[in-house]
Amino acid sequence: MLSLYLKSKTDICFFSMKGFYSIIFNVVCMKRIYSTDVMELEEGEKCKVAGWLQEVKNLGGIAFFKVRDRKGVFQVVLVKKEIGEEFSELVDIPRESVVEIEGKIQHTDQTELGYEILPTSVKVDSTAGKPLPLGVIDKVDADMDTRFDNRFMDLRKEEKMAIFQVRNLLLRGIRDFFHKEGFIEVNTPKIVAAGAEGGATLFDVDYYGTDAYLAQSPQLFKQMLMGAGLERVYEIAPAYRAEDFDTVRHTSEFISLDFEMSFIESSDDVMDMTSYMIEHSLKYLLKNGSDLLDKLGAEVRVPEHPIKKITHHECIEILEDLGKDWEDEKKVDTEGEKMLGEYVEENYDSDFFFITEFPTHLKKNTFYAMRKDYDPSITTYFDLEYKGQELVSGGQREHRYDVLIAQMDELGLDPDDFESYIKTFKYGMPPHGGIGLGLDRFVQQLLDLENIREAILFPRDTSRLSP
RNA sequence: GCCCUGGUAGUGUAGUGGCCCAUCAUGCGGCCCUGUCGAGGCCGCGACUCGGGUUCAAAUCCCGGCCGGGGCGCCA
Repeated sequence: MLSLYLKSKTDICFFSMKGFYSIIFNVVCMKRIYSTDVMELEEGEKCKVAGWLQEVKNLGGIAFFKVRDRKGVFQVVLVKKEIGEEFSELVDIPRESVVEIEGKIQHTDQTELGYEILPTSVKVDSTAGKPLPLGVIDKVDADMDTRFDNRFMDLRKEEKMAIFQVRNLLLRGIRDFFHKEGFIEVNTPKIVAAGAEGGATLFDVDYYGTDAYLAQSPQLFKQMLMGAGLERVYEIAPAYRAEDFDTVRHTSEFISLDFEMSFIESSDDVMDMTSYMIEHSLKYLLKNGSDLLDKLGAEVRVPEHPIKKITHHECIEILEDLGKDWEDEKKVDTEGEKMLGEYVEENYDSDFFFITEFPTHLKKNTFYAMRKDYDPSITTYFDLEYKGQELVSGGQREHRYDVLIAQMDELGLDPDDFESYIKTFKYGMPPHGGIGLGLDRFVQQLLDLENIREAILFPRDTSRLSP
């Protein structure tokens, strides 16, 4: 009753119900659907699905394919006495090969999904080699290094792919927020002549024979756009830091989410905007990605507005009360951040808090930071902490030309090296401020990932340049 | 940059001087099995990061290289 055909030379297996299919012309008469849509079909309905052959379970007279596409896994049933001699060839297809399968839907309580596909044709698009460099569903773990050496294979795992689906939704929520708030998305150069901060963390670039660098931050460009009158801008783009860090929260290339806004009254306006942005993007994620968050076992808590603000000075006092010792200067260090994160969680039931009024000497490289008029030893700068880790830095910028030049002098910076930037401040600059947020860190903390590299498709660090 | 720590089959591991031509799992190969869901049964395959040293004897101890993991400073 079944007639079977095989084009073995072209690596294509093809068999069909008599009269149903044209082998000679290889007619494809059905549109592919996703695994998750198959269950909507009627008993006996024809469908075409495609994906990676995750697993072959051969029981002798009957075999099962587990085929994965980007939405899930479906099962294909192969009955030997119906398929005939091609059976042995089909069950021999290496796992992780890409296959296209046409067949009929069959509802059954004999499988967990409640439905399966009886194939009328199986086509192998691409045969996977053996052994796999990394198992997709193997019952053994793999080291991070092995996984990132084979990232394409690693990302086939449902729980790894889900991280980037969450990241996508988070980004959409962020863009949705900025759109509603009247910000425009901009792009600034990543090859630059000077850095916004110290020179030690700059990557060198040979720019047609001239020394250039990869941008550490879009900071100076954002400010120039304030001078241009765009008033509200944001950018989501890579930033580069050539620091010799080897931690779970640093990479050499990261995605920086920056916004800048004009006509603010104080840094409180910037903190409010940051706070609303976090709130909106997390709500957007919860609304559209709850299934993904469940899959990842992540519980997302949206902060109540306004997010708690604690001055740097108060942080020191709290840490002293908690019994912290400092060897040198009293400031919020990595240990202090973690302690404060727990303190805020316990006392204010929040994952987020601002550290405000950073002392000027702790922001010494930040020549563009505005200081408090009543006490120049304190800046308007703040950090936003998320689960005990720094996520955001920002504040009000110094928009007064004379003051800005004086602050550059203090640091020994030559304004002539920043000519095109400085010029902006001479011809009408509104009061303004903004932030930089580490997007990869946001995803890391959101999903409680142990290492920031998990939140990046192809991470760059001190030792990894490939893939 | 400083400190700690690791490198054993394709993958993940056990093994602190002789009991190791190296354990277990997974994978791969072969055979059996018509309802698997981490299928099961039987058989097989496959590894000590590199170089030097100590020792009668080194996966194991020492030195160096290469490659990882973590912490700190710093930072997003």
